[in-house]
Amino acid sequence: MCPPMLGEIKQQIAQIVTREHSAEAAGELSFRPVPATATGDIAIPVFGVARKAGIDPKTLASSLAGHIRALPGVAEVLAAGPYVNLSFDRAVFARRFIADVAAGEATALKPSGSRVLIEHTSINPNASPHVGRGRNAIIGDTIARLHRFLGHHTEVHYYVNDIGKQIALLVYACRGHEDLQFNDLLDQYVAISQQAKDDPAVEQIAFDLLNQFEQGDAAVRDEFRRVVDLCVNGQVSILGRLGITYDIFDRESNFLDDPRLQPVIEKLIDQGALITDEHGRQVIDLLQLGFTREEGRYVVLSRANGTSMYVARDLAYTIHKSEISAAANLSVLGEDHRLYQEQLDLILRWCGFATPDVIYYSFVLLKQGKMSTRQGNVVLLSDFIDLARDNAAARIRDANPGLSDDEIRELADTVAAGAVRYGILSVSPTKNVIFDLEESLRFEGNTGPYLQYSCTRIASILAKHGGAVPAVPASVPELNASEWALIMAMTRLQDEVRTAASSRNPSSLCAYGFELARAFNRFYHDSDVLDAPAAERAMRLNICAATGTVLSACLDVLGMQVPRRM
RNA sequence: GCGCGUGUAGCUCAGUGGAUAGAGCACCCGCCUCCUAAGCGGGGGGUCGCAGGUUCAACUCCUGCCACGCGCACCA
Repeated sequence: MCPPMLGEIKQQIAQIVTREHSAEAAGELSFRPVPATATGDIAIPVFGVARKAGIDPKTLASSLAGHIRALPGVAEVLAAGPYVNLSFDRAVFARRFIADVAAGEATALKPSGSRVLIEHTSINPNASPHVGRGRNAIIGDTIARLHRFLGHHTEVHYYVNDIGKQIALLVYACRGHEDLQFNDLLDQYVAISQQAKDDPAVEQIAFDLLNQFEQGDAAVRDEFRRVVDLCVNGQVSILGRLGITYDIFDRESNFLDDPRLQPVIEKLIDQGALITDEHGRQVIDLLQLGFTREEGRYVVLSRANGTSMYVARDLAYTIHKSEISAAANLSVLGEDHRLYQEQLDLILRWCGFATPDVIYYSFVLLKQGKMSTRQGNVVLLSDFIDLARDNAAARIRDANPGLSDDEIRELADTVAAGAVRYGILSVSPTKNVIFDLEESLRFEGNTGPYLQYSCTRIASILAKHGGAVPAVPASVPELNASEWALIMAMTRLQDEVRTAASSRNPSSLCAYGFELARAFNRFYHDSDVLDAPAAERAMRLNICAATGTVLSACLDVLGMQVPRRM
């Protein structure tokens, strides 16, 4: 739940409602921030409770306020119409919260024992990824981090599409270029795709290669493997610059002729849903499984030439994932996969298998329109990171004249990664985004570097202080508005992570991180730390240390690192 | 055509049925002899795509329309 102090008070309020009304009424309790027009630290709208209790909301609010007033740690309670607004005893609350943070109670949760499986990225191994592909990886990696924060054992899978027509074409294109580097592959891929479009003979070569692969030709398999590995290693190393990592790489070719597909095929045949058409293709007719539309009714399992389609392997792979997953089975897919996934889900559910919960994300568009690899109007993720790094390096050099080039480069990498991740994460996945390079390279205001900058300010104060942070004074000095607002902001981290995880949308956590950093910067502006009188100085050093802990935990969940200096 | 997604300030975006819809950027005005100005404070700027409906209460839920995006059998 929330940090202990806050959690205890909420729990006691729930007990009061249960005692005075019913457990059912207590279930309607909710807590929200108090709007700027009212005073207090937490607001309780009582509409739901009042409905269950059969009492007028205003009457309920004032009676509830009377009971809450007696709770320890609560300083003031006001019934404002149908709302109850309460204020905490700041000194008691602050002392307790700071102790909780130091004990690790306000940041990452203890192991839950649940297991979470998430598949993300899974880009075709054909070229350097553009920023749209990066969106998948960044969202997936962050959702994995959200679950790890919540204490779940989280396993990240990357499905490597190492077989298929596109890959066969690329393998063919790479023949005779044994010294090919990762960065050359994009050009090769674009060229061969065009050739295959113009010349059926080229396409036929790809199909022949596929056939040989599926028949188990060892030399062909080695050839595919070399090209695919070159690709995947290149892609993963670019994604690694953003702190993205994977636990397991599942190769699509391992799911060729998977025996687990047999029962599915048999069930489909029994249902009359699997037909072999006049061209010799194996086609599933989803209408036989309850599908209601004409569009997307048919799913082709294998080509007339006998080679299997992606969906055949994917059915087996999805069955595999459902067998090894426990509490949650997640996957991140582009919105163009929506119908495809609906088809897959229908088939598998009809056969009694669990299907993954999918997080869809929309495409990244350019001002000029869609990104298209073939037309060359793409922004490559690696180029984008490079620009962000150069931008950051220039500013770090200005602000820190004594640093070596190596140090600057390392710091700039951290800031660039933070800027890129935050820029993508702060927008809801379902939203189409228009990528504006200039806008994305901005480091002021609501951006990743703003959050990182706040951390370096904290680190700088603690470094100048030197040594251990003193104990919280026996008599806590009165807290000013920005000190208190900062402490209240800090208490929200765990709830914010939980919300982001359950909605599968990290953007709200970005907003929280920004609010927390802003609360710190207001505190920083309003209150001297090192030059303050002893008691205030001790208190503020503790507030700084706690903010450092909470804010960096938040950044960690977002996959951002804290630079030592900026 | 059918299905799914998205329309909130000039621009980019938050907003989980509840109090007067919020940020950032841009624009205007202030603040560095002071712990990092990638900062802080203030100002102007909104028929929440349009029209109905449900509700004590709708940006939020429902219906219709419009605009944009994505998809609709041998790509993955």
